[in-house]
Amino acid sequence: MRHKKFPKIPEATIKRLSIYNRILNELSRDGFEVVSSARLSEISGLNAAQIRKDLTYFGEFGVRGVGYFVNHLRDNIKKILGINKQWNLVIIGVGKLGQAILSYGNLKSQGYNIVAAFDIDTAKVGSKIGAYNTPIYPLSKIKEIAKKHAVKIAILTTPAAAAQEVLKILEEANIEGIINFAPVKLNPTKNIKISYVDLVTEFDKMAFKISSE
Amino acid sequence: MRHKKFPKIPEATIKRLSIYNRILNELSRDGFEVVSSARLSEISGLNAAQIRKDLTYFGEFGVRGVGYFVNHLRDNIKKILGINKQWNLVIIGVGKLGQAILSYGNLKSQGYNIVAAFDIDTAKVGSKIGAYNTPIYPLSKIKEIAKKHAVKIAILTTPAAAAQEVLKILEEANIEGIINFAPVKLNPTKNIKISYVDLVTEFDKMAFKISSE
DNA sequence: GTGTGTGAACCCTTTCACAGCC
DNA sequence: GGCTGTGAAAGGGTTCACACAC
Repeated sequence: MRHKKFPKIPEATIKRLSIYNRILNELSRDGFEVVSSARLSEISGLNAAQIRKDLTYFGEFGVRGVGYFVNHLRDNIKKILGINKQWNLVIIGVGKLGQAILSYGNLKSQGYNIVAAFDIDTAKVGSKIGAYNTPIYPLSKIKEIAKKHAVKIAILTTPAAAAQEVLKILEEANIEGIINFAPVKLNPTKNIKISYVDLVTEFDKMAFKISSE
Repeated sequence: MRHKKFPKIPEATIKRLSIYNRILNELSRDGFEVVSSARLSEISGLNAAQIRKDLTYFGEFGVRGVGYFVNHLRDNIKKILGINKQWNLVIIGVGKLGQAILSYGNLKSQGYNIVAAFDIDTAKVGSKIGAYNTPIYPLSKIKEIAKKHAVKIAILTTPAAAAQEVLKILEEANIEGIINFAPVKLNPTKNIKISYVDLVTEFDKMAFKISSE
């Protein structure tokens, strides 16, 4: 494994960088050239000191007494996150959730291109789907297509029961990261990064908050 | 505001309770009657001491030398989370993401019923949509329908630009919690709970992890 | 004066290690 | 003997408060 570029950055800081990027895009679009951490705090609801600390993990992007130059900061954050370029992705599982993600404009506009979808349903294979006419292939084609498009990230939207098996196939295709929407813990054998998105969990948290007050 | 039932429980603990509930459902389905924190740790990937500590925030559910009775623990967790009953929800915004959520079986099976959908698109209003034939109404009907079905939680899947305005309507309809999929900070005027689900953020985090190693 | 950068303090969460109970 | 329950320790993340630069 190669050496990490940034040692000991809180996970939460990365999530916030993504939020700063979105806000800076909006500020840039609206013609603002400079922004202070206090203003970013108002917009994001985050603590101003935290914003400054987050940014200084990666360098000194601000000017004392002035603030941050919107485009300059935005460009730097994109570089830090690694989103100053296009990413090619694949998605496994073309159920309702998969279809929604395939048509989700916010991903496309942020440079995430889903170049291929995969499903075991032979009725779906061969057709194109979603707002961007993504072709659907059988699972057996993953390795070939991932290689062809230099795909590093896969989106997993199969039923839970199928997820662990798909993981094996993704490992064979040398995928480096998985965004897993299936509600199961995946047990990788290789060094593959897995992030979990569990919608039911969000609803349960809300149910608790409302019930417990 | 009423007094909180459980003081000072970490957010993360609630999220894990939701995960324990899912795992216990599976164990129960598979015929297991007893489970240890060590076994739960294997299944979930979480630390066994943490599991035990999470549970003891709410009582003593285990038996020393034995473990936890699966059904008993599951039933208690459901009560704690407030999911030992059905929840009626509404969804605002019937785009692709809204449609995916409307057809998402895992919500239904966990007791979350989306009783009505709302959209400004007059072409959609009046029809039924998704795997459970949910009726679509105009936004003006929210207050009436929320009251009729005792709806406390709303799912927000409008474009970002519309979200803040919809918030006002939801506050007027006395909604208590919002699961917000729109990538904007909402500024409530009432005491309403808002949870944010931002998909792009998940992808950015993955891009960072892969880029930075 | 204004707003960033940052060590130190604070706070919260996780993990350890073992006493206590079946 | 085995596994839970839990105080104590460790670890991380957030916030404070102010020195510093424009």
